[in-house]
Amino acid sequence: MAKTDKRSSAEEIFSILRDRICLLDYPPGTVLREADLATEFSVSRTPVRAVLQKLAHAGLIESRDGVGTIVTELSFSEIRDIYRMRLKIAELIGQMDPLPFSAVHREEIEALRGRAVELKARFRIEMYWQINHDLHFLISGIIGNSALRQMWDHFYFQAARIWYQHARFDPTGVAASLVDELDEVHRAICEDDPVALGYAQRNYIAYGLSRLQPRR
Amino acid sequence: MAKTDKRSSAEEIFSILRDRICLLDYPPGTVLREADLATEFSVSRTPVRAVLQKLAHAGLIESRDGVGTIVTELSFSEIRDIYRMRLKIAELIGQMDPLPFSAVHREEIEALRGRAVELKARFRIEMYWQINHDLHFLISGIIGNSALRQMWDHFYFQAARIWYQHARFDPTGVAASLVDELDEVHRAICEDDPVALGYAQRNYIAYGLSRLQPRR
DNA sequence: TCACGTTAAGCTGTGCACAGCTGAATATGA
DNA sequence: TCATATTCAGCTGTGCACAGCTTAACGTGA
Repeated sequence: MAKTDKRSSAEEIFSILRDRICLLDYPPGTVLREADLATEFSVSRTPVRAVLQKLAHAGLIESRDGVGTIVTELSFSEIRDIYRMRLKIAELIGQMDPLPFSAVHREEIEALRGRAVELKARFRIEMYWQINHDLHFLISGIIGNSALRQMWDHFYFQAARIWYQHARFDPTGVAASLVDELDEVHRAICEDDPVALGYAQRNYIAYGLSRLQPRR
Repeated sequence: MAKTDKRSSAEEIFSILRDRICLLDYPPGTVLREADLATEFSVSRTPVRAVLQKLAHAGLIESRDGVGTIVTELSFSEIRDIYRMRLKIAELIGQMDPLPFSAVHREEIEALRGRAVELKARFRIEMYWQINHDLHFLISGIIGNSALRQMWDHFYFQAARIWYQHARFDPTGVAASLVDELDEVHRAICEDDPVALGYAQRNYIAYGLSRLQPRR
């Protein structure tokens, strides 16, 4: 949290804070102080507040007057609800006017697979995050229905924290699963079968759901 | 837009502005001036800005630096995308752990039906809005999956403007359709069949979709 | 007359000081 | 010792002045 002299734009600050929450640098319950964040990013509290309101809308934080701004603590039933919705949304990806695949898509998946194999050899949580991130936005870019794409992005960031928690317990397992997932996505793209792509996503979300356990 | 002396809370201001956009008091393209709104609600620009940011997240307005805050102009393809998503979401209402019906639900629907019949005799756009509003939140309260409910609410407010535009062209048609819809909802509740409730909603959204025409 | 550079008005974005709320530590009485 | 009242530190919410951006009107020269 070193103070950087360079001013950051609102969009940059948003991405940084969002990633910190998703990567559990700010675990649920963490209190974020607007003044501290303002100092860190060399801006006043005003733009920081705007970013925090955006994060609140994304369901990642919650502001309470006189208390502080707190990273959301999701209950087990809320997490399960989010996962079940993601299952349904994934099924729609291939059905709701998907955009055509291109050679670029195939090449990018192959590149991601290379990185995932590397991850299997030496696991780094940041790299796992980055590959998942790139894969997500690649698929997001294929979704033709703008409303569906909006939802797909929304719930991705809500769910991200959950499986990162799991990734810390079983890094080799999630790395291997990621390679498998990329292989299935690759096949769907080679076969030019967007429905298969959506169902592949559905399945890997289901695997994540099956690993969920009520905590505490 | 008379200036009221009483200070309004942020939540009140949000509801009021949201309703004005949905009811087309602020048609798409309208420029909202933060200073004017601040005067109207007897607050400073700061809380007004917070509300406008929330509306921007809801997809109803768009702020552009140096220009103004403009009510969103949805393209035909965006409208169609939203409707198609609502179709799919409606189908899920009865499938994703709906909450049990109660006698209160049935009575409220019967009350709404009475108001809808009254509306058929004398159409008032505000009354049409209020009945739809009440019906929406009644159904929203039956949705057991919190993520699904969140989406149902989100797209309801995005789509509202569209059919209000249509309601101005065919008031008697939409009033009659509303009574029919309430009858179907009533039957689903009497039969204790949440799946039927979801499909009834799906169908009436589909009727709305079929009436959509590319404009201009 | 027209093209283009300049200017000015008006908007949102930002910084900062202060009001108001909350929760916990502290003081006070029995 | 304990229950209760009170104070206070620290947070978010609000108000306001100013910076920075955008656009349209205006002026100027060819």
